[in-house]
Amino acid sequence: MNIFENYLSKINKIILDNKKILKLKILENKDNINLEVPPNHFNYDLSSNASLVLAKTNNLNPINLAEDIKNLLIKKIDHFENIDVTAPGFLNIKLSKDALVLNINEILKNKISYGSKKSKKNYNIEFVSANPTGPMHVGHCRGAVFGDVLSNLLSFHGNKVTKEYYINDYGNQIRNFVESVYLRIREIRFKEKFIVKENLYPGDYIKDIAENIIKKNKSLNIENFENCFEKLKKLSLLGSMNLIKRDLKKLGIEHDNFFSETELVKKDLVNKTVKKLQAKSFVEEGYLNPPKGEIPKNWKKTKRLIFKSKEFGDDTDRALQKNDGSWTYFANDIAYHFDKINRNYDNLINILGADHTGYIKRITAAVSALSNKKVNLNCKVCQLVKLYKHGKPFKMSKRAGDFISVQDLLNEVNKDSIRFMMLNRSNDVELDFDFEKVKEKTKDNPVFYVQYAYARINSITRTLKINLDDPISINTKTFQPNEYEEKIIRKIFEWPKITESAADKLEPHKIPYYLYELSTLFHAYWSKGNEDKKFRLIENGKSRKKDSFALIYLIAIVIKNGMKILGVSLPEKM
RNA sequence: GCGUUCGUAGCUCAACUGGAUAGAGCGCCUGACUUCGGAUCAGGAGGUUGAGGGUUCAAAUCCUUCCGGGCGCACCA
Repeated sequence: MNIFENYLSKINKIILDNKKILKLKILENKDNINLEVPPNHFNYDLSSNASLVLAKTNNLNPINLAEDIKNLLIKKIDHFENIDVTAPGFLNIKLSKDALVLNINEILKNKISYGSKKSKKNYNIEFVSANPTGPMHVGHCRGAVFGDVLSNLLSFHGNKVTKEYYINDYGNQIRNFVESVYLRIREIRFKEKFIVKENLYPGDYIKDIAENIIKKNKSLNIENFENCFEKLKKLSLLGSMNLIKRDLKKLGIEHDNFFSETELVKKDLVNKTVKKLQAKSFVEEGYLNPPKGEIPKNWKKTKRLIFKSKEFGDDTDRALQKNDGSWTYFANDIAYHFDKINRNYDNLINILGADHTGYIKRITAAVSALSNKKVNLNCKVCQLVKLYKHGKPFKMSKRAGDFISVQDLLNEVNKDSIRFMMLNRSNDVELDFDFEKVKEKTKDNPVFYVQYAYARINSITRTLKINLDDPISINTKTFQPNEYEEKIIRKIFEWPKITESAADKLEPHKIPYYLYELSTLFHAYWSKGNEDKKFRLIENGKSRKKDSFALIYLIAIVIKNGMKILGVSLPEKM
């Protein structure tokens, strides 16, 4: 249930049914009519731009038209107690007490499903997909949380969501990784010195993986790298994926499906996919021009298969084959996405790091080509996370081996804070993450602030010896909200709008923002009680006003729903 | 050079994707509470939304030209 949608459809119908009376001829742009939350300083529940949208195209005065619409609405919708027309032609609506009570009781009944809509789409969301050459670092963390919460959000609305991880366990960098493990094993077994070369991974975790392999595979023959490569690759990847899965688990993230690039190659999916593209003549044999600007060192102009991604909005066509005729990373990735398409998802979502921005056009082009533009691939980019501690920035660099890992982070900060803070910014903006701030138990720390609101509510229920699961409702006869409660009610009504737009626009950051604002209203109300007994919720160990308690109950419901989507815990006592 | 993204209060960011007087937090100033209804609350100062031009009843938001920052620009992954 969304009261805005609810009443908007009623308003629309009334306007349509009475277009002659309203002297409306042109209604083409009526979809632009909306029903919104009025700005704070207006004391109304709903606000509509209906007159502004229709006046211009019908050559009418917006104020007069608004007055006409107002009269109709007042007559036809008994939930509207009062409507005022405000310049330049907004309709500001106040709901009747009956309407408030009805809507509130509906929420009290729905509880955990409040804010969700019945959507039935099938989503695949690929996220993290960190290279399996080592543990996760902080940079991965943001995309990981983002993807996970987005999944929660889409599931909350009733969609089916597959959380997927693409393992890039193929190609040169894996070779380098395996070689690094190999050399570490030799170091341990034969006391050979590990010499850091350009492409090798120097990190200590490689030693751990090596040691683990030795422990569990005593008979492994490591005389010759090429001979034991396949076996060692398998073992090394197991080691690094375990590290990654361990980190993910600690962050509260679990994927439904891990898709291996090596498997994809083994199953010959790339050939099949390229053939499919060839059949549609989106592939040609030819030469590519060197990129403009700086020309890469090893540039060679040779004949190869090329995907005509330009036809789908990319800046240039893209190579499917390398110099030696083997497939490029891109070719494999196309095959992977073709596999996703064949698994019949309505929507594909990829969560990428900022360094992959340039990749978006070509992969969406490929998905369009392979699905006849039927399947929509939506790529969301998470910008960098900048770590701070006492105002001093941390450097991260995976190659140097001195990166800040998720594990390091988790040693200092709990999962709840990480999850909340990673989303407390829009994804396309850089994020400053201050180690110290998120540990504070003050208003500076939004995680704490929201949790604390919930804990306070629970201190009431403890005193009253009631349970937040108990059924509760309010009554028109007694219901008399004070100014604080009015604000709270309006905020609560906004919740479905937030979850809906967060899901539609794939912007989960709206949720922490909203929860913070809701908590602010609660804390203000609570503090008023300290100042003025009239505003206290409890008197002599009993509920002072049942209806007031019901409103606090509403806050608990919404905070609970929101934090569940965020995957952040809610202690009842702090 | 090309692509992409961002530019909003001293700082970090929101703004229901075109709505009304652009909102929060931090910091600053003033006040309340004086400890489990605790870790807060109330108020104040602070803005030509990077600059110019355009579209619109209405622009931070759309178009355009600049300026500035990030990321990317392979046959790597």
